[in-house]
Amino acid sequence: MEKQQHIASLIEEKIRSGKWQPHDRLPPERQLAEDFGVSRNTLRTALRMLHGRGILGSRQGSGTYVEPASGTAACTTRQNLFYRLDGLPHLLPAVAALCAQRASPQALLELERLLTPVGVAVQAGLAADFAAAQTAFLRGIAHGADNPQLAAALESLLPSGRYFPELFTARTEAEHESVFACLARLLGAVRRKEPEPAASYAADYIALLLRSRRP
Amino acid sequence: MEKQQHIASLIEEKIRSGKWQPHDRLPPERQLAEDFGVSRNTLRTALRMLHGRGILGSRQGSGTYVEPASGTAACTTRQNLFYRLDGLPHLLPAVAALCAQRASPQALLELERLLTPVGVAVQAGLAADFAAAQTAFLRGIAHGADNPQLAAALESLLPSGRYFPELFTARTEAEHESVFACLARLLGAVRRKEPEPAASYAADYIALLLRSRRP
DNA sequence: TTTATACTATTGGTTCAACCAAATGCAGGC
DNA sequence: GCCTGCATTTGGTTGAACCAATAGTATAAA
Repeated sequence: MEKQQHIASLIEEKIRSGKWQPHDRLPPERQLAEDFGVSRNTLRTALRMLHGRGILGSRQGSGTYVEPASGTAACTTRQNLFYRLDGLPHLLPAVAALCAQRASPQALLELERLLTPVGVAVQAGLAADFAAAQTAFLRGIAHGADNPQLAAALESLLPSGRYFPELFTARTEAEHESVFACLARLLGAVRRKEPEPAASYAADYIALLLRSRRP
Repeated sequence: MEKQQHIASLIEEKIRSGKWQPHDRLPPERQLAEDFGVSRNTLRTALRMLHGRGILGSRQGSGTYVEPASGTAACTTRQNLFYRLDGLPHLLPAVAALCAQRASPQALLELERLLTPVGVAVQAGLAADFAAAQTAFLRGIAHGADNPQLAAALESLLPSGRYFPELFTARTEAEHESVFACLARLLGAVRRKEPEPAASYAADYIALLLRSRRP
């Protein structure tokens, strides 16, 4: 079941697609409930979820409105987003720098643990494992940055599930090696709490991926 | 009335104070409703608001839990403020640089149009307008960068709707002036297609905000 | 005609009582 | 000791009814 979650994403989609725009007033709750074929109570729980995210606002006696700041951009969820090559080069260094500033000791340990499989996959020559290990490591970086908003944004750019693992597989053995080395340097900068080098290594890493990526 | 909002903030406070910690299971809805002296339905709408913000999660038949990633730090408005503050210094310059590279003629015109209200608000001394005009201009920058993911990431760091407009209001008249001047320089760099100066001015701008922000 | 007031319909907010569905825990049987 | 099956717990959903704030309209006064 879980209708409330489903209804919330349906409404979110209407806003993201521009059908309902900022400042627009939504149809009355009673009618929305009927349109979606759900009870008014359930419809309301869905509205409250979007309310909690600042996407919707309500005024008793007036109506429910799309918040001014909550247009297409604000309603992005990871399942709705497509992978974009030019997002990572800017976002990852920012996240890496933040991670270097704020990573907790536990997060650092976790990162150490996550880097190992990358090296193992390089040695074994397993492309799929290599890609999976990299994305896991990047998620660890995001976790270390301890910022839910940035983590969500980065997550939306990473290959999710079966989508685009090939973006993280290089062409040659040597390139695999240098990708691993670059991530290792990144981790070193994070461990030494050096934001700028961390951002720089992150940028190098992305540049490497883009250069060696299969066409 | 508006009980739901009140209950949500009460629960939020319990998490912020550490009474309920990440991975903890909250008391059953029926009992919580009684404790707060409110109907179960209203209690549920409050839970959904926090659910929408990623602070709580529910499993049917099991219970309602404080999300691991959204512990003490993530759930409080004050801490969200910090998240925004330390996310922007990294992200905005990156977006500005991209905007300088890629802004279309139309986007440039739009930016000109968006900068004017900032200056007007400074002259008029209207803090609320000043904050709104700045965030609108920043959204324009994100739009000019022509990258939905980065726009979404930046959007998540901006004051959305009723949240945190005070972030963008400085303390003194002179600071208002210099904030405006900085944005004007940023727009100039964007217009001249100079990514590095644009990033630099963006960084200056954020630094200004952080220095002059009300405590 | 214009303005002010009162009323009514609309719309979100709250409550209640009942039932459904998934997960949990315990008792009994192997 | 382990597994099965049932009863309990707990979140999910429904429908109806009523409260409270707003908005629009009709009416009355200037």
